[in-house]
Amino acid sequence: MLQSDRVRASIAETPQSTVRAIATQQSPSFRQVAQACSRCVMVGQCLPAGLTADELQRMDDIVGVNGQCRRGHDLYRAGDAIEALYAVRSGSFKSYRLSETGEEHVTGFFLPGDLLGLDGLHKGTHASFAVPLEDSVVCRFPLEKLDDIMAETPRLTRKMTRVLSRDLDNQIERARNRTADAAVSAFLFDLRERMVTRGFDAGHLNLKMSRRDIGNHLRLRIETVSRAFSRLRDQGIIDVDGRSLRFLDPDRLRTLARQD
Amino acid sequence: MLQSDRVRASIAETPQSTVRAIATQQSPSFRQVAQACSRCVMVGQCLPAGLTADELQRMDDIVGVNGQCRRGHDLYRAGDAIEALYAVRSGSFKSYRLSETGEEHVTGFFLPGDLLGLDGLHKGTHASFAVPLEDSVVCRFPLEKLDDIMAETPRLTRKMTRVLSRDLDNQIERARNRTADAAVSAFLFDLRERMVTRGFDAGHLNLKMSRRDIGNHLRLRIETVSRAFSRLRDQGIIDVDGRSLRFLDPDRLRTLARQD
DNA sequence: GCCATTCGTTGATGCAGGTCAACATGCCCG
DNA sequence: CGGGCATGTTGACCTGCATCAACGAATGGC
Repeated sequence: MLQSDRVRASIAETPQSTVRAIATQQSPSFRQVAQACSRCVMVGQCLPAGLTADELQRMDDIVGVNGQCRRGHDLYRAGDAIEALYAVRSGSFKSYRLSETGEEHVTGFFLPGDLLGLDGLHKGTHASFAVPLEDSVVCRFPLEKLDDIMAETPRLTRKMTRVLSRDLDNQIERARNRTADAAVSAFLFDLRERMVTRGFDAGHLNLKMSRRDIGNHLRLRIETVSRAFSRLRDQGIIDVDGRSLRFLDPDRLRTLARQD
Repeated sequence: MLQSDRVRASIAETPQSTVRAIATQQSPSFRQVAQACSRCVMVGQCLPAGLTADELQRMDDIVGVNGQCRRGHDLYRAGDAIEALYAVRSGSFKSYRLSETGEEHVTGFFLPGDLLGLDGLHKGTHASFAVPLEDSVVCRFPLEKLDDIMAETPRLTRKMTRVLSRDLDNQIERARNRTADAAVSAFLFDLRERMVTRGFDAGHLNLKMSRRDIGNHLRLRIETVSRAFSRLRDQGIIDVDGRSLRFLDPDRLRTLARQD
């Protein structure tokens, strides 16, 4: 295949604006750390999951530069040109959008192994803001290099397709019509499942996001979220004290989460 | 690249169940029609958009068999093994899911050029049902063949990535918190934009879906949808009579659609 | 340490949209 | 042509969540 005689198109439409150098685009809170996929405990949950040793080596080469993000400092902002996707290596993030009137809408929470930035690929600019909920580390996948590898690695292409499909599926599933209690139960149950998948303790977790973020994400007011938590506690399904959470009866939580 | 010495994995995880032959999997309402991407008026809106003549020829080869679907007869059902993606060639579809208690949830409406089945790729089984709202024609892209072409056609891979990203972005955007009137306005405005993009008359359209489907999709009751339509009519923004719809003031419709 | 600010909980009240009801229209089919 | 059924509209009332309010506890800056 001849590539040299035509303009290269990347996964995302590259905007005509000047592409800023990687070194200058990061906020001061983004510090470089050298790490590799092959030595990451999250590799099984992440984009490179299922790659051969050879392919993993290629991934190591492109994620050579990673970043430390300080709590509350945007990793990227809606409207920024997308130059890379990010995977959470440690810590956690929320993504959000702003309406024309400046209202915030929390669009998701991201745990280690999750990919950030997928919703902006089709435009070439980020569709959301991403901000760490605690000091976190991300792996940076420059789009151009990802594109190169994918052109030669169908396995990686398929993995990317599946990650996107899964996100789409989850978003659709989340759009179901449910009561406040069901929405909060589903949120907690999902969070638990994701922690378990990643090998964290299933019984207990510390919520990194505020009631406000949870409510915003679920389209509920903070008071409604608080009351839902209290009702779940009163029923002996969870034990909650502020952001410290214990799952007492996951089965009943699941049942509540699934009713319309 | 050596492919022969290892088991081929497709875009979707292929389930262990027997793969049914293409000829037997279609309902009686699915009749074959010979058509080609290169001669399709929707090629600009569809998966092959932007391909070179050579690449388009390859697409022609794999979509050689297309299908006619009769109104109300499922094209595929949630849980079915995914063997292909479908593009709407003419007509329209809705997709829906069933809750554990059998409640229907309408997850989307699809116009010519739209791709059906993307939300099931990660599991290897369809996540939703797809049903034509009128007699329709679809193009069938067998996953295995798509996978083959994508392995050699980075351009198609990128297009697929962008289609998935756009769907994800749209789903997230739809999840905003809005009043009933704003949700209905956004629904109508989006429908209009999609029709215009496809070269249909911008002034008038016939809704193919029922008020029930619209309400279900927007998480509103049918009475609430009806009242929202009436209010938009009373304000002179649309002219609506049953399923016949005329856009009188798209700008105000857009304004209503964008408020929180 | 102290004060300001954010965060979380709970109670009282209000309202957007759900629910129930009545009726009109169109369509299918005998 | 007429009965049955699905669809759509509108009115009256109800309810789940929002809103407003008050307060205690945690957090951060100096």
